[in-house]
Amino acid sequence: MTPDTTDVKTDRRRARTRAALLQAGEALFSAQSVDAVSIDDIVLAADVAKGSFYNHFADKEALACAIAGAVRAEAEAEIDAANAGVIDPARRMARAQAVFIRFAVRNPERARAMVRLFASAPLPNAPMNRGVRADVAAGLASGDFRGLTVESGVLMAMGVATVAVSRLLDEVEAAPATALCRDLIFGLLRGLGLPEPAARVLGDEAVDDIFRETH
Amino acid sequence: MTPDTTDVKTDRRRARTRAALLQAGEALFSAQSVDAVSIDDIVLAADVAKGSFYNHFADKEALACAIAGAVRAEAEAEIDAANAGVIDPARRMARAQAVFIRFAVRNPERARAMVRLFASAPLPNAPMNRGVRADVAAGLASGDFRGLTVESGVLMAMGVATVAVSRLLDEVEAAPATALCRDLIFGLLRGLGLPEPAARVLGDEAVDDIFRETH
DNA sequence: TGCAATTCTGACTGATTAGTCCAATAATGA
DNA sequence: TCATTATTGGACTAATCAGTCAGAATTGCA
Repeated sequence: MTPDTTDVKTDRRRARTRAALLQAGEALFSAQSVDAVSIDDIVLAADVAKGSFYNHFADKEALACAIAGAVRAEAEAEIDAANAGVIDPARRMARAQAVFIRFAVRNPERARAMVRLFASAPLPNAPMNRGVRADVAAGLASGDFRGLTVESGVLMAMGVATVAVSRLLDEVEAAPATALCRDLIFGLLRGLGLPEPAARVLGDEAVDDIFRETH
Repeated sequence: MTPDTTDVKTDRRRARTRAALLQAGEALFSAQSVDAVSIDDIVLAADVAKGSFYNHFADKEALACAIAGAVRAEAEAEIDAANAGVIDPARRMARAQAVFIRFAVRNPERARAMVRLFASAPLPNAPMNRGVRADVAAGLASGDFRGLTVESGVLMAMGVATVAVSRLLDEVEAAPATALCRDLIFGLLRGLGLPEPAARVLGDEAVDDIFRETH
């Protein structure tokens, strides 16, 4: 009766199955729309029976949400890690952009799935953008950023990040990611009102630092 | 035999059914993904028989492409009309952004469909962005824009436009479109390197002019 | 009015799908 | 070792869907 005895150690079987479903969904959603992927496709790719799918998720949408949440959490964690201890709002902004782009370049499949799954409910004030909003607000308060509302600043940052990722996921990547990244972060910071030399320096610093970090 | 005799005046019946299908598809695609809309849904909404659908389009994708093309052409035409005779690249850019946003605000359904249908094959060098690219290149050549590549400039412009439209289609429109529009165009021009006072003036001018034009 | 050309119609088919259900299975605790 | 429990697997069903086709309807023309 005590569900604890079973729940506590019960199963890593369950966790394994769930992970397989998430991974299969990630791979499939990176290539096709949610509606175009059938649950049969998913369980086939995950090497799991159909009944098991419904044991973990109510339907396809639930799986898609779980995947979107997981990917977003992963990207968010990387950003938070890179910005731990960084106080200057403009520098935080630059680093966040660089990390986000790096994430997409390093995990193109996950990023593709993220883009697709956010196409449904994308921009508003998703938890992921709380950080962006806070940095924009702080930058405006400190005077680093000037001349626009928090709302507009957030939108610009999101627009640049979105467009950068979409561009870098278009395999036609003649341009190296870092060069584009430098330019876009520079342009974003300048657009937010940072003086030009500082915008260039912070953008380059962030790209150099973030893209060289672990490797 | 002479196909002309029939083709020339033959049918506005055909045109009517085609238009009905396009309109129905527009309405449905503005609310649901392409895969989520069935051909039965479309012919029901268009009040047309299923056979007629295949008389005009090979499949659902063909309809979606036709719709995307039509909407894009309409937006493009408005931009071209607003920029006829305007030479200054920065001013052209500002006006194009304002017109694009105005188009989305005035035709939310069409805009929603456009956003959804471009989510598939969005950014690269679609014909629509030729104009943007030309203006960015001209601005860089004239020295109005500074410090970044054409590619980056185009991406920034597209990012701002995309994010603005997405934001304004989120019915939670606490902010009036024009205020957001002013801010975003200002931020974009400043990001592209235009001196700050000019960016502000051009943005405000464009918004005032475009949003008051016909009404 | 009647003929010819073409589009429209909607019932039909074969295939696919989401979701159900219960017997087989594996893990745990005593 | 054995009983208990939850997970798993995959066959099954009912519904939906894309695409077809032969006849009806409409239009242009003589």
